[in-house]
Amino acid sequence: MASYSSTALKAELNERGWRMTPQRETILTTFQNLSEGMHLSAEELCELLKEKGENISLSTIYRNLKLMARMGILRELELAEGQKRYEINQPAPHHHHHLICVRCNKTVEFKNDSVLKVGAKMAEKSGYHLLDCQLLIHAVCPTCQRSITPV
Amino acid sequence: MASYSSTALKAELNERGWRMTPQRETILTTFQNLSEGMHLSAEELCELLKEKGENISLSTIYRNLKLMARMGILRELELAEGQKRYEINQPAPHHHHHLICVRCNKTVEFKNDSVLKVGAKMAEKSGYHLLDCQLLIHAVCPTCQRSITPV
DNA sequence: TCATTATTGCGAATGAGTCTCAACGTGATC
DNA sequence: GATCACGTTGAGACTCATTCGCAATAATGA
Repeated sequence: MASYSSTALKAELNERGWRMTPQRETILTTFQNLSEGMHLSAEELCELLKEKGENISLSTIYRNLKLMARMGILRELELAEGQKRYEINQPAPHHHHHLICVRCNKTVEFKNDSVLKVGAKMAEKSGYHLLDCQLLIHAVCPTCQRSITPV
Repeated sequence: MASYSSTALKAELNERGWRMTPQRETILTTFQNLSEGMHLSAEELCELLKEKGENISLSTIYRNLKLMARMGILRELELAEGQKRYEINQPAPHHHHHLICVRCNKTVEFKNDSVLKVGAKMAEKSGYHLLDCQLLIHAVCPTCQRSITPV
């Protein structure tokens, strides 16, 4: 857990002329304490925090999810149509990919270091600074293959 | 080109109780005639067809892009924030992945068969019917790394 | 402690994508 | 090849995730 401390976040923010805020710390630690493979949409995060008595406005949540994804702290996932979900971006042993049923959105997570290596090599080769690398597999799950309901 | 004929599309549609329409044929052949690595959003496709004198309503375009993606004929890509783009889904020698700058959206395409194999194997192992397999790399391009503009 | 200015929260605005429904056209049947 | 059932289209209204604008607030560096 906690592969990225709030102290490190503060340092990185300040380095770029930005500021650490209680809201940012709350968001970071919330994602760090999520169980592995768990991800949240902006709305869900807002609800979760409300339940814990820590209200953060939806605008602020949207702004910071985007910011932290662009810093490489969070991964932005599109597992279901119509809304983005976020999870903490973890290094090699915990890093994983997603296999998604396009009909029912059932998702299987899997790990594969060779894919991660391909991604890292490709980014380096092109002079890009790597933030996230995800193999996204769209498919039809066994249940949906059997169902009559088409597409 | 034309890895998927409109006759084959008609057959597959009819098999499921659906119908071939001139609009569907137009959309399919438009994507087939696009140069490699070119992709279109719904709006762009609508404009392109309008220029060619073939008007298809935006609703119909949205409906069919989604349908054809779920049939595995098109790939759905999210290369820039806020809108989906589509390209023809081609097999092994033409199949490719994307490296994207999260700041300026500059995109590099690359091929890697081993990644495709990992995807196919994972889908099979879980009993899923594979539709598309894309390695999505989010990164910061050399130009944006140098620019002052943050995140 | 103070000044600067990034950040927050609220509500309004945006816009990609979906829905509704009447008119139309495809494909199966005879 | 005429008919019928029903899937599809087009137009516009609508949805809702996300962004924007702005005044109030609060981190940071001096």
